[in-house]
Amino acid sequence: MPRTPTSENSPSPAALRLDNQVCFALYSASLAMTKLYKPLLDDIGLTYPQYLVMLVLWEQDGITVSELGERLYLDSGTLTPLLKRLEASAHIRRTRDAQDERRVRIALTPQGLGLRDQAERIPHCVLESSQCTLPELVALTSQLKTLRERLSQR
Amino acid sequence: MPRTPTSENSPSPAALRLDNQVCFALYSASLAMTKLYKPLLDDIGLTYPQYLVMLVLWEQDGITVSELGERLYLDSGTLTPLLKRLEASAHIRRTRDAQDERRVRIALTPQGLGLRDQAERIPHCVLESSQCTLPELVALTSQLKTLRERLSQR
DNA sequence: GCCAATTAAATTGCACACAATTTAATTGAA
DNA sequence: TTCAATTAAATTGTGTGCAATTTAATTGGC
Repeated sequence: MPRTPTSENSPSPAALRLDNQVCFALYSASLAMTKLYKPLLDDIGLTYPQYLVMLVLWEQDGITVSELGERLYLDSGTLTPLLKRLEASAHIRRTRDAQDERRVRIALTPQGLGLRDQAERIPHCVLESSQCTLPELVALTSQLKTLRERLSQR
Repeated sequence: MPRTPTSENSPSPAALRLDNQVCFALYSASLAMTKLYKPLLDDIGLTYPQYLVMLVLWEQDGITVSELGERLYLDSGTLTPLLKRLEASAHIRRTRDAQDERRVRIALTPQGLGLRDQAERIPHCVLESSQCTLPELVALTSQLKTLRERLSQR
C-alpha cells in the first residue's frame, strides 16, 4: 500500500503531461477509429490499410505503386507486402508497366470492384457509431487535413 | 497514354471517396505527427510509443502494466515487449508486485527519470513545426479526446 | 552511343498493434 | 476449504509502418 512514487517529488511539467499532447489525442483517436472499423471490415475480408488502398483504387484504377503511396503517404516498404496480400485474396492484380518496366500498375479484379457495393454501407455505420453530426466530422476532417499538410511539408 | 480505368464508368460514391474520410484524415495526420517526432526522439533514444510510456511514468511512477494500458489504450501484447526494450535500455525496471504476483510494476531508473529534462524541449519543437497556434492545438486536442471517448465506449 | 546518376519496387530488419491463447496467481461461492 | 471462475501478463501469429539497402530499369550528360 505505501508505495513511494519517485517522481511525485518533482511533478511533471504541464507541457509533458500526456493529456496535454495533441500527438497522443491523435494517436489514440486514430487507433480507436481503426478498432471501430475492424468488425465492419472483417465482414468484407479487408484490413484497415487494405481498405484505404481499395478506396483509392475505386477512384483511380490502374495507378502505380508510387502514385498509391503519394495518395496514402505510404512507401513501397509498406505497400508492396500489403498489395501482395490483396493480390493473394484476388482483389487486385499487379502487372509491370510495359512502357516502363520499373513501374507496377495495380488493377482491380471484378471481385475487387464488386467489393465496393458491400463497402458502401460502412461510412453510414461509422457515422452512427461516432455519435457525431456530419458537419462536426466534416469540420474535424478539414482541420486534420490542414494539420497533416503543415506537418508533412517539412 | 490511353489507359482505360475500369472504374471511371461508375464513379466512386462521395461517401467512399478517400478525401471525405475522417478516418484517413486521422490516420494520415497521426502518422505525419509520428514522423515529426522521429528525429527529436532519436536524440534521446526513444521510439514514439516508448515516449508515450515515459510520459505516463513521469507522471505516475510505479504503476502496473494494466494501469499503463488503461492510460494509453494499449494491451499487454503491445506493452510487454515494449517495456522489455525500455528495460533493456535501462530506462525502467520491471518487478513483480509482492502483494499480488500477477502484477508487474514499472519503475523509472534514475536514467529514465533524468530523461525527462532532455524531453522537456520536445513540446516546444513540435509546436513550432506544427505551424499552429497553441489555442488551435488545444482546441483540436479537446475535439479528438471527445471523439476518442465516443468511439471507444462501444 | 555509353555509362554514371536517377528512379521504382522490392527486400531486410526492427518495432509496434492487436486478436487469440496460454500461464500463473488470486478470488469467491458452495 | 476447495476448486472453478476470474484476473494479470506473457506468448503467438499476422499485418502493418518505416529506415536503409538492394535490384533492375531508365535517363541524361558527355
